[in-house]
Amino acid sequence: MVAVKTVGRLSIYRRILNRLLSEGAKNVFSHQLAVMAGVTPAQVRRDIMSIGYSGNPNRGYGVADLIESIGSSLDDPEGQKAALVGVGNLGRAILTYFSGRRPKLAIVAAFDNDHKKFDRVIQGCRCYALDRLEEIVQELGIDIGIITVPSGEAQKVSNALVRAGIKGILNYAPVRIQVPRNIYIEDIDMTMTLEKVAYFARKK
Amino acid sequence: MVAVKTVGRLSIYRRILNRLLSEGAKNVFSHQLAVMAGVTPAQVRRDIMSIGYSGNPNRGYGVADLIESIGSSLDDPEGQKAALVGVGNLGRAILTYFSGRRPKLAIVAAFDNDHKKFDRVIQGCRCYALDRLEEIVQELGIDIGIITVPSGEAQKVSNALVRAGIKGILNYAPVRIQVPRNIYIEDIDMTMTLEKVAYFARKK
DNA sequence: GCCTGTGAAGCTATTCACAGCT
DNA sequence: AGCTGTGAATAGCTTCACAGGC
Repeated sequence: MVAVKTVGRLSIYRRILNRLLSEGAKNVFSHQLAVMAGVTPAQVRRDIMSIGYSGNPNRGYGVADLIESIGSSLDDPEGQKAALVGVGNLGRAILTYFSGRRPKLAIVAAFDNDHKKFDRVIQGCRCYALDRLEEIVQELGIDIGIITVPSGEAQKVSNALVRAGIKGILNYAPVRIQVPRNIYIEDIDMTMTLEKVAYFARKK
Repeated sequence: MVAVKTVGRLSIYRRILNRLLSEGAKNVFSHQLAVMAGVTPAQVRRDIMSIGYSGNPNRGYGVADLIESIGSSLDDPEGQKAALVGVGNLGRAILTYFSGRRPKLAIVAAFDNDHKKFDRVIQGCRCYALDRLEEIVQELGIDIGIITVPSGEAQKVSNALVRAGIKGILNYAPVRIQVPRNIYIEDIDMTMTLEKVAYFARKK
């Protein structure tokens, strides 16, 4: 199993590589990827090593092959499905950002408790009533939940997701959610991050 | 100067403490804060130590005092101002999330190049034409920029922010931006994070 | 000559574990 | 008895530096 931080960087490399591919690049050196990803060349080589891919000392890494190789490490060959809970501005932003971006990973259902949103299709993703969450998550075989509801509802939504059998949660609500240890959870705390930037903008 | 990760956690502790304060709590132990923040008690104590605050072995930490102490480490006494560039769904979500949350840190201007948005006030924040960015950032004394424009425009926007004298950038566009070394930059890469969750949802 | 792959070194961050206090 | 504060130990992550290959 690849380390958490390495997975993050591999995802970034892949995005860069896809752009390079579309620009017609055949090969790339670790120092070039490093600049584009904002890391050191040694870091790039280590990360690529960790998925067992090998470059060529003369030509660097094959762009297409490396994309392929990252895919076979990161992606589920069957594809994975995510559900988004909370169709506010942030939820819609995520649906827009993400729609059709990655073939092996799609947000296939959205949930909200505002009945004006029910059955509407936003960015190719249908919106359901929140109380149908467990039913639909199981029916569609979804295993990732994205929480974009207000803080006060986050734990309740998380519990429902876990009951429905989800395995990973991406939480945008600014509270720590308690989940069983076998669930992977990642928090994106936008307020905290802005405060961090403010602090270092001052101190640097 | 406090370490990057510590600043992040202090911001989280503060949010928890504010909630505790509003619930009438007077004191709190490191192990209680630890559970609520999702870290270890030793971590909490180290972080608090790093800002020079001291608790009491009998009563733990004073809630109000600790909030005060975190504030005097993290906040600029004069207050700091931020500008948001790109008033799409994500931009609006951030304005909503953040409006009036922290007295010492406010988003005071938004920029977009859609003229239908000019002069509209969104969550108490006025929207200006993108080409007035440098002028207004300087006029208002803004020193933090939040980038929520599409990838293709992010570097250009970042350059304008830097020219205008900004000191820190929070970047939501999924590209690494090149900035001078004296600018602090933090990236929030939502696609990358979702891919991380997807990976560990599978592997755990 | 300039690259990759990688053992070893170096750093940073976290946790242990316990003295000291109340 | 149960907490905080903290030196020391540990774990995790990144970079160095160089052998080996083209």
